[in-house]
Amino acid sequence: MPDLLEHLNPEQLAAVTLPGVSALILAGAGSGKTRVLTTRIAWLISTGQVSPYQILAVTFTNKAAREMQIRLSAMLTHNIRGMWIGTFHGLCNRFLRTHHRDADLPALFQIMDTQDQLAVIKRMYKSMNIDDERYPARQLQYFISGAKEQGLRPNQVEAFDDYTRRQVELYAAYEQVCQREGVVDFSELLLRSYEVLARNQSLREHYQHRFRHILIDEFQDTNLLQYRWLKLLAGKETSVFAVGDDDQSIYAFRGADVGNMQRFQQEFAPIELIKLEQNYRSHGNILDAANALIRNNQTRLGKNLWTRESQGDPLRIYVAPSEYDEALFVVDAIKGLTGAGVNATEIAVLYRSNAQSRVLEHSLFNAAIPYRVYGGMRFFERAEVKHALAYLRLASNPGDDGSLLRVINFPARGIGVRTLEGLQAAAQGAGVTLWQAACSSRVSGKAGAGVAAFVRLIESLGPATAGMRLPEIVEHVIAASGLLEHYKNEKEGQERLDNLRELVAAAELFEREVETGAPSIDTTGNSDTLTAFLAHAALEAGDTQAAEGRDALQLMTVHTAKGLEFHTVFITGLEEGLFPHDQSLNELDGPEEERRLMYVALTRARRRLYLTYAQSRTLHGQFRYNVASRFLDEIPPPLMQWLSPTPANLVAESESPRRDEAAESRPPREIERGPGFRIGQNVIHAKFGTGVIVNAEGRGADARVQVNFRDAGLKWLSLEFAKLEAA
DNA sequence: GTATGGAGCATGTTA
DNA sequence: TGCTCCATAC
Repeated sequence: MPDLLEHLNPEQLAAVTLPGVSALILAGAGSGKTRVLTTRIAWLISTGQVSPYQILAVTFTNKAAREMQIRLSAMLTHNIRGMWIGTFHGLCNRFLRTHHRDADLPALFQIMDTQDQLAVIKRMYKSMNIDDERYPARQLQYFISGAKEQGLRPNQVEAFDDYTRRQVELYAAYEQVCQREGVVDFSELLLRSYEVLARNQSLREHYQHRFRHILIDEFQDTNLLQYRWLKLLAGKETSVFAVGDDDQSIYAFRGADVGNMQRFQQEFAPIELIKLEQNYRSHGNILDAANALIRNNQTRLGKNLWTRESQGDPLRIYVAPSEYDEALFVVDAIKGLTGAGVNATEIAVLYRSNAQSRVLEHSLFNAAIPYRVYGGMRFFERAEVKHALAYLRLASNPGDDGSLLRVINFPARGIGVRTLEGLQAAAQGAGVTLWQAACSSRVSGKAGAGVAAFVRLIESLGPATAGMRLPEIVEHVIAASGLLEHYKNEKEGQERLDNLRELVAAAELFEREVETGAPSIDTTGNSDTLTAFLAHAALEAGDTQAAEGRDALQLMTVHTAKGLEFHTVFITGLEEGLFPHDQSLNELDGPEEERRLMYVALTRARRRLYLTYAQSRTLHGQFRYNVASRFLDEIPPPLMQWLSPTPANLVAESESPRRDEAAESRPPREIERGPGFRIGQNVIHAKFGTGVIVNAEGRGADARVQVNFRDAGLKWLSLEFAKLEAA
C-alpha cells in the first residue's frame, strides 16, 4: 500500500494525503493531475478511511471517467462498484432513475441529444405558428440551455425587453412539451437533479451524509449549475477536492465559469491550496515558451511550470507564403520525422478552426500519409443509428413524439405530410401524445392502413423481444422495422448497413460490460438493460470517426487536443484574425481565453514543437493577407528557430540586433555535422543522384536538409542516415 | 417522396 | 470556397 505513494513529488504527496478538508489543487499542464486524483481515491480507500460507497468522483468527459476507473482498478483490489464515478450527466442520470418519482419523471424517461432538442423546438414552433425568422430555433436552444445552466426556470429568468419575454414564454412551452413526452435534454438532467436535492431535505441529507469525499476533475470548466449542485451534495463532513487549472480554461463560450475557483475558495473556506508546478511532459524550451506567453494574461491565479528535463530543441517557426505552402511544409516535416522513427500517432497537427483542416488533408492525401481527423459526426448521431434507436425508444416509451415522427414514415409507409398533420391536430386537440392519437386514429384509405401498420409494428416489438438478450432485441428491431430491407435496396446503403451491424455489436459489448460489472456501466435504478443502453447511447455519443489505420497522424482543433500529449506538435495558422480568432476579440475575456488556448496548444508537445503561419490565405472564399499572430511575439526569441526568414523579420532583426543567442533563431547557413554542407551546395546521393541543397533544419542528430534532385525532385534527408557527398 | 438549385453563411464543443 | 437548408419542380 505505501508503494501507492512512491514516486510522488512533495506537492503531489501533500495533495494525495491531505486530511479531510476541502482543497483546491492548481494543477498545471502535464503535472500529473489525473494521477493525483486517482491516487488520492486509492489512498483514501486502501487506508480504510472510507469505503468506495462514500466517494463521489466527477469528470466532464466519458473518456476521463473511464481512464480514472481503469487506473483505480489497477491500484485497488477493492470492488469499486458502489462508488459514484462518472460524468456530471451520467451521475445525474443515475440519480434521476433512482428518484424519478421525486423528480416527477416517468421511470423510462428518455434523454435527448442536441439534435433531438432542436427537433422538439422546431416541432413546437410549427404547432404554435412561431416565426422561425424572428426567433431562430438554434438561438432559442442556446437561450434555454444557457438559462438552465444558470439554474433558472422560465419564471426565474429576468426579461427586460419584449424579445426576451417572448423567449421566456417559448422556454416555458418547451418545458411543457418535454414533460408531456417524458424526455429530458442534457442540461435538464442536471437542473432536475439539483432541484430534487434542493427541495427534498431528507434526500439531500442522505447524500450529504453518504459522500465523505467529493473529487472534481477540470474544475475550471464547471458552470454555475454544476457548482451549485456540488455545493448541495457536500455536507458539513464532506471534503471537496477540486482539481483544475485556470490557465487552461477554454470553454467560457459554453458556459464554463472560472469564477467558480474563487467562489470555491471563499464559500468552502478554509481550504487548502496546493500548486502542482512540476511538469513531467515537455522539454524546457517548450515550457519556457508557454510560461512566457501565459504571463501576458492579467486574470490568473499564477503558476509557473518547471521541469527536470533538458532544454531540448528550440521551437521551430516556419513562415509560408500561402496556406498551401504551409501544408506542404507540414507534410515534408512529417515525412522527415516518421523517416527518423517517430510514430505517426505521436504527431499532432493542430489548428484553431475546423475549416483549416481541408488544405492540410489535401496535401496529406496527395503525399499518401495516413491521418485521422477528430471532430464531426459521431457514431450514435448518424441518421441510420438514430432511426434504429428511435424504434427502440418507442418500444419502451411510445409517448416519445420525437422518435415517433422520426420513423413513422421511415421506411416509407405511405404516411404523408397531410396524414401527419391530421394526427398532430388530433393529438393537440385531445391533449395527448401522437402515439395515442395514432392508436385511436380513424384515418381511412391507404394512409389509414399505413398508420395501423405502424401501430401494429410498434406494439409487436415488446412481445416479440420479450426474454431476448439486448443485442438480439436490437437485431430484431432493425429487421422488423424494415430498416435493414430499406438500406439493402439503397445504392449507397452499404455503409449504413455496416453502422447498423456496428450498433448490434455495441449492444453486445454493452451487455457484456453490464454482466461483468464494469463500473462505467451503470444500471442502478434502471428497470432494464435496454433503457440503460438507450441512456448510454445518448450520454456517450461514441467516437467521431473510425480509426483509419494504425499509424495515422492526428489532426484536430486545439480545443480537442486539451488533455492529450504528443511527441511532436504542429500549431498551424498562427495569424492575427485566425489565432487569435477575430470574433473572440470582441468577447469579454476573449483575448485572454485565446491566449489560454495557445497555452494549451503549446503544452501538448513533449519534444518538438513547430509553429507555422501563412502570409496569405483564402478563408470563406475570401483571399486575404495576414500578419503573424501576436502570440509569436510573446515567445522569447531565443527559444525560437526560424526555418524560413521573411523579409519582415529580417528587417526586424537588422533594426534591433538581438542578443547572441538570437543567432540560433536564424536559419542555419552552415549545417552542423557533415563537413561543409551549406544551402546551395551541390551534392550526390547514392540512390537519388545529383542535386542541390535548398533548405535545412535542425542540428546535431536532428539535422536534415532538403535537396532538390535533378531526377528525383525535392526530398528531405536526415544527415544522420542519408549518405550525402559533396559534389 | 425525391431531385435539384439557389440563397445564405461561416469559432471553439462535452454530455 | 463549400456546406446546409429550404423552396420549387417533377
